[in-house]
Amino acid sequence: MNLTTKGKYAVTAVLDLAIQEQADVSYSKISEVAQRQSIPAPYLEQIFSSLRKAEILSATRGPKGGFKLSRPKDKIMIGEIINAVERNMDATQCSGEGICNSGSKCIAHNFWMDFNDNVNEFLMTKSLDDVISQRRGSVQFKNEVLIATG
Amino acid sequence: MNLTTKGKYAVTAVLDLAIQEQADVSYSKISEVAQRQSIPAPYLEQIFSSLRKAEILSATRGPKGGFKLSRPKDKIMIGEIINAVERNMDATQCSGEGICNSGSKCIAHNFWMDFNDNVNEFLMTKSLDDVISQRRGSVQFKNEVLIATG
DNA sequence: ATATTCTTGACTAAATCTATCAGGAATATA
DNA sequence: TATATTCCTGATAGATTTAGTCAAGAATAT
Repeated sequence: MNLTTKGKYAVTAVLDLAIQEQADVSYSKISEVAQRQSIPAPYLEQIFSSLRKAEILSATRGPKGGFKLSRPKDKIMIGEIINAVERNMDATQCSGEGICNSGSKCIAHNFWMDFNDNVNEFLMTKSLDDVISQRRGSVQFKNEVLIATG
Repeated sequence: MNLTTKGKYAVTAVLDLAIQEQADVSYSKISEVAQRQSIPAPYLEQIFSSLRKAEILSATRGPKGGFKLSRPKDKIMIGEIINAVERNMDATQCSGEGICNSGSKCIAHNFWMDFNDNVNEFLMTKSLDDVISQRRGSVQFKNEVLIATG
């Protein structure tokens, strides 16, 4: 599993756009977002390019141009953002193919599948809106944990 | 966050030892485990060395020597194994220090802390015994998914 | 003694990450 | 139309990390 600077920058930058939207700013320039969030601008260019292709952001060129969210902020999930820019969020050795030990499933295969489910569940149920409104998953998930282990 | 081949090999190899223990084999040689689980033996040497230092495994040298679990298999958690061999399982950019944007918390900081909590909770509540007995998190977590998305 | 097995540390090739850079295309405005 | 602005694309490159090898040594059973 991979969660690198690229994916983290992506989440931060899209959250920035969501906050701008809340303040009635429609388009933000790469350079502005980069400066506000301490992200190298040319790197953010690459990242926004992927996010636009994934239809998470939309862009217009020229003066007054820039990027904005392509959907309402409660309809964009953190997991989508990460999937758009990260290479591999799968925890199995075999990319889920079940060939991790001489063509068959290794003894940890099902465990990693469960782990994948857990991570994806977490990331795919947290919207931009949830994160910036502090209505995060923590409470909900901590209760679940208590029930499961207690 | 980092979850590499090394950590996955570690989990697989320790599960192998747990299964051997169930079959009343006390010590297993590195070469045996390596062959059964398709892990490069010299690499596994490194990995077992870390696991012994973390007091997850114990070892004896010489003929009939090898490695075994240092505790009952329901007292060894998958998360311990991973922490013993992986460099960094923290998802924040700042290793939790809260200095991810010009010395302060970035807007995604708390989210990544929640993510850490979720992952650690998952990994620290699954024992070797849970995994090999198929009493895994799957059912529990898959139900949660249905409720959350359905 | 001897064979066996772990122990330690150094080393390396390949892959990946983290950017940078340059030139081009589209757009707003005067 | 001219110009400045901003995104768009692809190439490139240094640093870091990963994944794995290797060799020499120490402990132990027989």
